[in-house]
Amino acid sequence: MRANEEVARLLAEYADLLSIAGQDRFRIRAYENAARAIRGCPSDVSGLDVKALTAIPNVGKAIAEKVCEWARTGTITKLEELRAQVGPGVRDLLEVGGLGPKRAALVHKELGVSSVAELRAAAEAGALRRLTGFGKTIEEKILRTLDQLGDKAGGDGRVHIGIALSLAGAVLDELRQLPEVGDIEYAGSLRRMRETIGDVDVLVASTNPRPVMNRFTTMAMVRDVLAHGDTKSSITTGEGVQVDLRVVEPDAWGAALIYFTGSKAHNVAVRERAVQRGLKLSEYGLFEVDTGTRVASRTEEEVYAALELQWIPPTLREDRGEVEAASKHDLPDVVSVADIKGDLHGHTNLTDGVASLDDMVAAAAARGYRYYAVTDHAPLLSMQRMTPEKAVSQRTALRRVQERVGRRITLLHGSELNIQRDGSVDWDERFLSGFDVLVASIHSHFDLDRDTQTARMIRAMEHPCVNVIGHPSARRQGKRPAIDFDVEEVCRAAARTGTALEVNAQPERLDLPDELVRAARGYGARFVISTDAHSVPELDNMPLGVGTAQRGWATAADVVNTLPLRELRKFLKKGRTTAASR
DNA sequence: GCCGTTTTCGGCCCGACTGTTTTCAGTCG
Repeated sequence: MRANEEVARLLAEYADLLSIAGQDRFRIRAYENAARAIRGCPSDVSGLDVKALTAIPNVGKAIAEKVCEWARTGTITKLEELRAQVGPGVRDLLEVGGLGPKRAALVHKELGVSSVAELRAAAEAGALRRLTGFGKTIEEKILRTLDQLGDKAGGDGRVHIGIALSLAGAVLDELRQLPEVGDIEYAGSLRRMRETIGDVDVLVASTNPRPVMNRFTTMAMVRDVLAHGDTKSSITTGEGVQVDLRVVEPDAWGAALIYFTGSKAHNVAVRERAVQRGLKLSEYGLFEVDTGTRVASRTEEEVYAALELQWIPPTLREDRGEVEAASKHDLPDVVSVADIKGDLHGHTNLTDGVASLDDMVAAAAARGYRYYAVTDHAPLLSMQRMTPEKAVSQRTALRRVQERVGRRITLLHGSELNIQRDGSVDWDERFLSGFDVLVASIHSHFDLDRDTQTARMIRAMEHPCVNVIGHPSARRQGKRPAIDFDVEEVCRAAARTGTALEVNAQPERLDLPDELVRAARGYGARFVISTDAHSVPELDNMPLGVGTAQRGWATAADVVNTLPLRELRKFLKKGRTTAASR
């Protein structure tokens, strides 16, 4: 649903620009709400008229007309005007933690700052602290944030994997229509499921590349054509993402796919192994050095096998020991999407989701899950206005839905609790014992020192009812760095207390990050892979979480939501005083 | 800008925290 994503992004941008322009905050919120509603809308908004669009909650006449204008012309006049008024690059400043619309506008107005790079220069020159409302502390905090985020917030063109994945899907869909296209796959860091993607690489097998290249360079999404050749072409899209297309002969498919999937370091390691055997590996195949004879190239399996290696899943190809493991047939049997039996973290419109309980359950059931947990926010995240009465009433509603859907899927009632500064969570133990599953997450106090943060997380895990620590590092890519905590201590406590660590599949989060999954696994921790879905389409993010877990070498045995229901229930019971309710 | 109706205007999620200020604005979730 690329149109929905695109429209949602434009509306969110509109909201940001309104906020920088100092407009009415309720109007701003209306655009934010509409953006979320459209992102979560199950039908393609580019085909809807004003009447159908206004049927979407939080979309009224004014926004519906903007969406129609976009579908008709590809632009929104009002948005263009606002962009011109606010100034280029100012919106990027919002990505820097500690800078909101007011300070961004002030920095632009007083210092002429229009980019993250200029912001850094201004901060380093000590110019920020002289502005009203700023001070030495804020200036230092901004500098620290910029350092920690590295180039990611600097607009270096890397996008998070969710955006790249949907873009790659659109390219594949379009090229697949051509009769000249045989095998087709995206490769590069996207296939390896890295959390951010520099450019999208697409590989096609074809004996007749020219029509493929012609279609590729004339797709509707193309902004610029950077190169247009017989085997290789590059474009940039309207969003500024570069897409490279490479066409190879069908016979070279496997070798080419290894080559274009990378990583570079992995390829070097594999090629060295070839050299040791008197072989040479390139994108065209594996050849004997002496005779030039091609010994393997058709499939990845064939090429790896000719080098006496197990086939290596793309998510492991980072030169982190996978080649050696593959040579000993000792690769982990990494968890796959098919292993996942249910999703244990998701929201409804009772708090900040956009879909109803009925819709979320139906969508989860349609994905073939054996169990599904509804975990709306708890009261201490006060914006969500949760109450015990609402939670209990949702539980009743859930039981009713359960009766209707029958036994094909088991519904679990849960909540996402808030870990307070001292490690305590919402509600008392007696009330918490009534839930089937509890996720506890950090939503505040990100700047505590390591010891305090570690102690806080451990106390949460020691709670007899807390089953999962949600998005444990609390990072948001390009926005906020991970909190500081002692990974070993936290992971050992997780193992000791029977608390799982979440691998949150939201593309902005992917948290735990892959390297922490790998570390945690070493300390005996177990995981839950969850979408944290706030809408029906977000349930489809599960593969991103699975990919992240794979990058951390996690197997199905490491992941709690691969368990059959009966065993899952044993895990979830933890220290509850009453049996988990049915 | 959206919504709901005790409709056609008035309310819209709210509290904590931080650093600035000297009573509060800005940011965050």
